[in-house]
Amino acid sequence: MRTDRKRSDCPISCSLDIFGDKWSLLIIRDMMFFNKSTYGDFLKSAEGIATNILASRLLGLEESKLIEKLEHPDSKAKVLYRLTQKSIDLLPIIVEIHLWADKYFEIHADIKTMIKEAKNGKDKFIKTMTQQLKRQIAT
Amino acid sequence: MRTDRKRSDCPISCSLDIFGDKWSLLIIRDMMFFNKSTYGDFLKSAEGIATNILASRLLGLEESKLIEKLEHPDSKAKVLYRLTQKSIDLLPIIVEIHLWADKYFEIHADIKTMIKEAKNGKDKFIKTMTQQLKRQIAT
DNA sequence: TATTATTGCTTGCAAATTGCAAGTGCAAAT
DNA sequence: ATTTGCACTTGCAATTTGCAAGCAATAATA
Repeated sequence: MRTDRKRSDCPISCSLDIFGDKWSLLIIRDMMFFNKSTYGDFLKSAEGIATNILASRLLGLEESKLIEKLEHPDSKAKVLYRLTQKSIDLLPIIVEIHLWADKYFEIHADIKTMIKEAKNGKDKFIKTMTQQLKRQIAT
Repeated sequence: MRTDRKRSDCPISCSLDIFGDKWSLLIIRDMMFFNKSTYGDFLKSAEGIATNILASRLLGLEESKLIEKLEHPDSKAKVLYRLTQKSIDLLPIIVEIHLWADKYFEIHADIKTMIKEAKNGKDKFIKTMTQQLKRQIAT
């Protein structure tokens, strides 16, 4: 992935420099909502990311401090990827994307349940989920 | 721009299929916050989009119904690009991106003012700005 | 202990996308 | 009648993506 200089000082532009692509937020989604944490986990996702692209995205996310690479407790052959406070703070954005998508796409029933919960108590939902995710990274 | 089929049914994935790139949201930003509405306007933005990329993004946004192409009241040589309800509904996402960026980047003073306003009354800010944008597209 | 999986990548290569520069066609101004 | 402005299009090189195969380091199995 290109580790280019930023294109402007605009907050949107700076943000897109970090996660403005088709894959990065899907990896964050997998970690946030589906408890995925290994290279193999991410490869298995429905969208079918290519292995080299996954590697480059994981590197980019690590450089941007959105994820951390740790040794896996189960095995030395595995690598554990973990969210950071910086990526947990993306949750409000990701929730809003869900709400927008809910308005303009057909959403599968089980995800719709979560979206409804987020819609009927957005702040509560974000707060609760944030705390849960923070617990996971409490060293 | 590739008008591919969607990669999965995931709401995040579907959304990224539409605006998951480095440029699309910048065009929406220009229209929302800086009242830009013509091809030439977008070309002038700080990030320096290439003319062919701009053309392909405008086409993509139009196909996704995030913008509409209208005749410009001032001249037949000009084209007027306008937001739609669908893109106005992206405002909450864009606001949250601003808030995230505010936490992790240095933000220029004048934009910081707007961000503060959004932070101290998020719902109000979004509601007011949404109504203002809707007025612009009231036929 | 030797062999076979599993895991997390890397490498090679073709195809697609991006970025840059130049050009084109129509409308408007001079 | 000529020049300028506007919205693109085109050509081409460079970069990025996607697919398939390969590989080194554990870990599991015989």
